[in-house]
Amino acid sequence: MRTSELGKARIVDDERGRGMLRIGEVSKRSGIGIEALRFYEKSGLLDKPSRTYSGYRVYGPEILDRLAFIKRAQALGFSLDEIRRIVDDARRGESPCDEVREIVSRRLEELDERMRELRRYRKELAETLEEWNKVGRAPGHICGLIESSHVEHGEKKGKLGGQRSGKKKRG
Amino acid sequence: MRTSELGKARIVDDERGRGMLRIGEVSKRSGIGIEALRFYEKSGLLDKPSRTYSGYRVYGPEILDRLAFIKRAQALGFSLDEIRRIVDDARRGESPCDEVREIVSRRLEELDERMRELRRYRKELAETLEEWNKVGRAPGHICGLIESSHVEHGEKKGKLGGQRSGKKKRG
DNA sequence: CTTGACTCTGTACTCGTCTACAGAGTTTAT
DNA sequence: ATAAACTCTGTAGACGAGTACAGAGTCAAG
Repeated sequence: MRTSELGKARIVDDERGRGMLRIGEVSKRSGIGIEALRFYEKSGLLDKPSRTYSGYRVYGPEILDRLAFIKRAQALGFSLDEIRRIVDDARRGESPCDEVREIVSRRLEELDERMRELRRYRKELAETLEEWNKVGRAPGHICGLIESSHVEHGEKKGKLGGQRSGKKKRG
Repeated sequence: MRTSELGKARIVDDERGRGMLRIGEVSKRSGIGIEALRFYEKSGLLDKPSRTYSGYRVYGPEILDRLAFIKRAQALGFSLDEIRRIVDDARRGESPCDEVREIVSRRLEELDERMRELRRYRKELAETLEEWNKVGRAPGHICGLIESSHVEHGEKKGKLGGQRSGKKKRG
């Protein structure tokens, strides 16, 4: 694999060296769309990859681990922003683990709080539904089902019903 | 309260009749921002209110119930779109309760699924954290904490960590 | 009559995570 | 040599639930 350093971007002559991949292949193997890969790069989640002379991105096989890392972290509830901070630390040679640990701890607390809310919320819903089955509809209202519920509705800081925004992954 | 019908919008001369409110007052009492009120109106959640001769919106006191209804429904996890459908039904004289009941049932199922996911997720996080405390960091990786976790990360259809997008309510 | 608070419309922007497209250049297979 | 498939950059759009602002008009108090 002959390479030549040129300022910042490594330019790779032979991309069939050892498992070198172009973006489409990376996309197929990782299950992450090409556009998303470029988006990750732009937002600093991925290092700028080497390029062929003609400008094509060329990735080493380790990109797949990195992407798996990202997906895993996402699945664990990290935002891309948090993941970026972690990756930045790693790039600077600092162990990001302290930061990760902090984030995870915070996430755990949030999670517990969220689950408490969800449980309350579920109880409300179920009770309301049941109650409605007994009572029937109250006239003069939009719907007794909702009006008769006793859910707290002043704060809304936790917004329970979110993320139903219907975003299907490709595939 | 003298009113005169003029096409569609009722024009109200005397807005100090019985508890008639202008938008700022409604905003203050309901805790919903003025812009949001206009946004609700535009999206069909609120009836077009009467206007003064000079074009100011004038609401009767029942608006507060309607807004409480909306907030309650939101707190129950209904999207504005769903709420609009419900309110539409009510406006057409149909009982929206069947629809509401359907939505609530569906929401309950989703909720159970989500809570299952959250529980799995919490378990992962907690175990991972603990494991990391024992093991220390693995060299050559970004962070063993995440890399050693076994969370499913192929599907992502449920996206567990969502809605932390930091949108504080005014107040 | 002026000042300040309120309201109007309409448009643009926010947040996060992408997706889609246009128009051009490159590589690969036939 | 040519066509298909791939890649590039850059910009725009999607989603949900609003917020922010500009520029104009209106209302109440001093």
